[in-house]
Amino acid sequence: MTTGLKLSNVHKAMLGETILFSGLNRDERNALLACATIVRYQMHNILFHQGERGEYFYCVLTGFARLYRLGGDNQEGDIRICEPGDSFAECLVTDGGDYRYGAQAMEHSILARFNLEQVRALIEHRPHIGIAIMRSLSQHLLSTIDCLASDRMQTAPQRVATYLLTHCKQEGLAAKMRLPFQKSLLARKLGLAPEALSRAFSSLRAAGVTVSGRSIEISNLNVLKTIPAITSRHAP
Amino acid sequence: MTTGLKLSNVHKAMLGETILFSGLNRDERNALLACATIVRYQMHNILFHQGERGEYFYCVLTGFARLYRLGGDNQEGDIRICEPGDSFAECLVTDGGDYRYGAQAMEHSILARFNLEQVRALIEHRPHIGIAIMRSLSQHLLSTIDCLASDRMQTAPQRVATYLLTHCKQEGLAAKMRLPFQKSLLARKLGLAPEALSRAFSSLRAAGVTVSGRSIEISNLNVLKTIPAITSRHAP
DNA sequence: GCTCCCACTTGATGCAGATCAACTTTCGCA
DNA sequence: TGCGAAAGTTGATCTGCATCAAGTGGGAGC
Repeated sequence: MTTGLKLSNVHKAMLGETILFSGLNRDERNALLACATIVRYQMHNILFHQGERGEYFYCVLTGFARLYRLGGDNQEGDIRICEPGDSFAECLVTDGGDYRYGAQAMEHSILARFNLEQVRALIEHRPHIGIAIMRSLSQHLLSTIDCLASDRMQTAPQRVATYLLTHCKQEGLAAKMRLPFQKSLLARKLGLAPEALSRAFSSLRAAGVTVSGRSIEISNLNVLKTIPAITSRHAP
Repeated sequence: MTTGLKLSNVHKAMLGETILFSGLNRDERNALLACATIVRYQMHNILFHQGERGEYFYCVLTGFARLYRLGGDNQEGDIRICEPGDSFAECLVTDGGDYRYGAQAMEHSILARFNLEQVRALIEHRPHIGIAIMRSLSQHLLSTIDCLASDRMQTAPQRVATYLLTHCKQEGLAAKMRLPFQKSLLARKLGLAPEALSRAFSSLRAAGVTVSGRSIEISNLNVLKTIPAITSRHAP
């Protein structure tokens, strides 16, 4: 890990595009940027451990960060895969406390790291910065709810179909996309074993989904939209 | 449903105990209370539907509210069971939009209902009220993460054991508790079918858990704490 | 172009929990 | 107190996914 570098203008520009900085004026942005430094991690480096004292929250600029919970048996359960633009651990801004999950870089990654204490002081008199963080928290809550709901209601092929539908580039009736990361990471994101993801992809072949490495082609989006019905329990 | 009543002093006192109102001074509390009215619902009444335009967020005073997502097949997946003191749908404060889940009263329930627009206007110049909502959002995010992690890592008996350990009243090595609601609602909360909850309870009998209606007795808390290990995949 | 390694795939098996069905208990209410 | 409906339990079966194990393929490096 490379620690505590100053933000370049490129980094500032990248942060400007994130949800966290949306709705802030120039002055507010600068105030929030002043709480941040840049850190870099190699593949598989740990950013922080679950239970550690929380000192920073993070925003991914490049690469990916995996958030995970520890269970008994030394098992780990993935909570979320953070992509460029995503922030995490802002939930500690209000009350501090320990990190409630671990975070690990899943590629060579560059992140902005915000000092919790400083941000906490900032929002005392800067309502818009607080609102920006609320917006970010709200979205994480909603996407975690999405995740929970799909875990509880959808089968593996349904979850994969949903992922494809929400991430592919449409081209008429067809579509294509390139996975931004390894399939094993997608499997973690969807709460599946890698084998289950592989089987889900092969079951989607019948729905016109062609997979080759990270490249995926979908012959007919409408067919893919029916997967939830086809695979569902009470199919005709 | 009974709609739009003024808050009595009792209601105000109850709200004062909630996380939402923690850390607010008298003036801020009154400002937030001014956005609220009291509503009552009968068992099984719908508070709002998923997809409906969001107009209010809620705080449970008495009774229980069930939040759920719609899936294909007319199935519903439970997201969260809200108890007295819990608030929900505050995630719409920042940006508005539609309710992302449905809400239903699971008993005769009394709730405070906050006008989103009014609260949105309030936090523009009242950082502490914004921070109070952030605190509430942070806690919901963390508890939803708990839920997701336990869905992904724990078996039914493990989840029940965890619920008991976090809700019982300790009495030396033993403990007891009374379920605040029907078992079928607990099953929903834990993401289980009612039958699975029933079987989980009977498997916990071996660990000294005695269930009689809503009354539960635990003969030895330390034994219950080992359930996660006993039931785990790689048991000896 | 060849090879090694790692990601991925495929097959076989086992288990947790959903579902369906039948039965028992509890509780609301007259 | 007793009735009826709802809630909960128990058993049998089925399904989806994890796990283990053995292959296959493709990209980085020589």
